[in-house]
Amino acid sequence: MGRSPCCEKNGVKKGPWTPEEDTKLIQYIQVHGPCNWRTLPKDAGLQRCGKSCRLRWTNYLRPDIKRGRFSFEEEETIIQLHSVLGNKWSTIAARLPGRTDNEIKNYWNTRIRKRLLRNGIDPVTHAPRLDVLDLSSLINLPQINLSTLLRLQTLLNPEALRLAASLQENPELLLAKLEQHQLFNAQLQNQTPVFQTNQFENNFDQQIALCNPSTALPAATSHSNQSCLIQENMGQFSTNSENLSCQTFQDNLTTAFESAPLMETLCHGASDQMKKDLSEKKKFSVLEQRKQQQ
DNA sequence: AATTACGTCAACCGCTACTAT
DNA sequence: GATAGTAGCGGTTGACGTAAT
Repeated sequence: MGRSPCCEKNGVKKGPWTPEEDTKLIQYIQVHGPCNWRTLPKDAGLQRCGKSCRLRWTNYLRPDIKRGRFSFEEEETIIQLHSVLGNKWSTIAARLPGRTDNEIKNYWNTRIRKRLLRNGIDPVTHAPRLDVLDLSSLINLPQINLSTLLRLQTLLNPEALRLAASLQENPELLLAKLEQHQLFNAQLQNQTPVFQTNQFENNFDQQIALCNPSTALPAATSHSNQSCLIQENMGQFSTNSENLSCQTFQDNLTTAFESAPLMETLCHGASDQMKKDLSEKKKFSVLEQRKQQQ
């Protein structure tokens, strides 16, 4: 059934809105409220169709619209809700005060979706994309045995990969954490901290155990809401958790960081850029340290 | 400086769901 | 129940700005 579009009439303007048109629409709605979009354009003196007016109001002119970049928490909420609701943008928008469905949809399509794809995560199912996993290279590794392979099932956890993705998104944080870890170990052993590129690539089986999401990662991801604080404070963890001490959380997150090379192996799409970033950062860091020592 | 490629986002289009008659 | 009108949703487009070459 349906009916012909309301914009077929001649004389109806399309395209970007002018400030004058915005003013007319705002003034009309302030007096009469956003009702009867069909008659509104005529009553407000606008050469637009009602649909266009409604869209302009709901997506741009509404006074309660929040402008500017999406916060880390908002992004987390969008990803979580999308994993449950799919492309129900209006439902997702209802959970994010001040954000419109159009804005969230655009943000998803231009940023989040691409990032997930880049990190080997299917943006529809939120699961790892098997087509980008180079499983044959894993099977050929001498360190892989049956028990290791069985444990991969739990390793290929969307949450774990999502955490890896978010870590990759912030290489500065990753580097800072690695440096902190190095420094701490060096202080303990009273030796100069120097990065060893393959430090974390040894003892593969042990890393698998460390990386098991049923142990370390849930603890780390359960603190995802605090990640913005982590970003801001570079390792200064804020915690009011009743279950985990600050130190435990740091340990868990360190585990997650140290597991990154393993994630690299598993997330084919993510690995190259991550390796490059880390390699550059490490080189820079070592040079800086040497400068300071001199 | 000019051109091309890419990213962003406001706005449009087509469709469906809901409501009134 | 059938039909028509309306609001709203999600996919897509195209203009614009910026970065890369």
